[in-house]
Amino acid sequence: MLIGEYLHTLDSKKRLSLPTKFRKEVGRKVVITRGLDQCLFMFPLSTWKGIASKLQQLPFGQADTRGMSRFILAGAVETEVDTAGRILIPDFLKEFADLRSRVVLAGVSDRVEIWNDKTWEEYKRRIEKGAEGMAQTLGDLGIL
Amino acid sequence: MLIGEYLHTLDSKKRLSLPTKFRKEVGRKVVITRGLDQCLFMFPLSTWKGIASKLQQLPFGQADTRGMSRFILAGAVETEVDTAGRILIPDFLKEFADLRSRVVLAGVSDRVEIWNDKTWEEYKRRIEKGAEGMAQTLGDLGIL
DNA sequence: GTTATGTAGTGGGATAAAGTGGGATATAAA
DNA sequence: TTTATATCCCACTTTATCCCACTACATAAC
Repeated sequence: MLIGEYLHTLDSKKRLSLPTKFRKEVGRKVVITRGLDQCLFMFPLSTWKGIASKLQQLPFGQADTRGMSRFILAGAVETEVDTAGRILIPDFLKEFADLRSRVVLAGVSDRVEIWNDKTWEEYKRRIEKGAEGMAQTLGDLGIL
Repeated sequence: MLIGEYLHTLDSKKRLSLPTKFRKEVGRKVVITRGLDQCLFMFPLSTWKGIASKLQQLPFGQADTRGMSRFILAGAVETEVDTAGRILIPDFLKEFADLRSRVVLAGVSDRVEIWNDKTWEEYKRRIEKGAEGMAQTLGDLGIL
C-alpha cells in the first residue's frame, strides 16, 4: 500500500530518489505516465501491464479514445530504479508536470503521484476548502 | 510495448533515427503508412502483416471501408532500419504529414507514430483540455 | 551525554552510448 | 560522360549511465 507524502529534489541529471518506504513495494521497474491535474503517475510494472492491456483494447477508430490512448501510452516511460533508489524523469514529462527542483511524491494506494511542490500545495488548499462537501460525499458512500 | 515520446531530427537525406528504446522491439524491417490525424504510422513488419490481412477482409462493397483500405494500403512503404538505427521517409509521406526538420516519434503500444513537432504539440494541448472527460472514461474502464 | 554505526538522500566525475552530420563510394537516370 | 540520387561508413557532440563520495539524520552502544 503506497501512502504518505514526501518532498524530494529532482537533480540536474533528472534523477529523483524514491522514498525508502516506496521502494520495496514498487520493485525494480516502474512506469511513469502523464496523469490528471498536471501531475505524473508512477506505477509498478505489474500494475501498468493491466492498464496497458485495457488501453490496447480501445478502438482507434474513435477520435476520443484514440486521443486518450495517445495521451497515456505516448506519455509513458519504463524506467529502472537505480542502485541508489532513483528513477529518471524524461524531459517531456518534466515539462508536462512543470517539475523543477522541489518535487512531491504522494502515495495513492496503488500508484505514486509526482507533483511540482507549489502545484501540490495549491491543490491541497483547494481540496481542504471543499472538505465540507467531501465529508458529505464520503458519508453518502458509507466510508465515514 | 512501444511507449514514450521522442523529439528527433529528420535530416536533409530524409533519414530519421529511431529511439534506442524502440529498436529492439521494432526489428530490422518496418512498414510506414499514412496514419490518422495527419501523422504517419510505423509498424514492425510482423504487426503489419496482421493489419494488412484485416484490411483486406473488410467488405469491399462499402465505399467508406474501401476508401480506408486504399488510404492505408496504397500509402504503405516497407523500409529497412540501417546500421545506425535510422529509417528513410519517402517524399510523399513526408509531405502527407508535413514533416520538416523536427519530428516527434510517439510509441502507442503496437505502433510508432511520426508527427510534425508543432502539430503534435497542438494535438496534445487539445487532448489535455478534454481531460475531464478522459478521467470519466478511465474510471469507466476501471483504470483509475 | 557522547561516541560509533548505519542508512537515506544528494551531488559529481568518468566513461559509454545515442543522435546527428558529412564525405566517399556506388547505383541509376539524363 | 555528366548529373543526380541513394548507400555505406566514419566522426563529432551531446546526453545518459555507472560508480563513488559526501552530508544529515537516525539508532544503537558505551
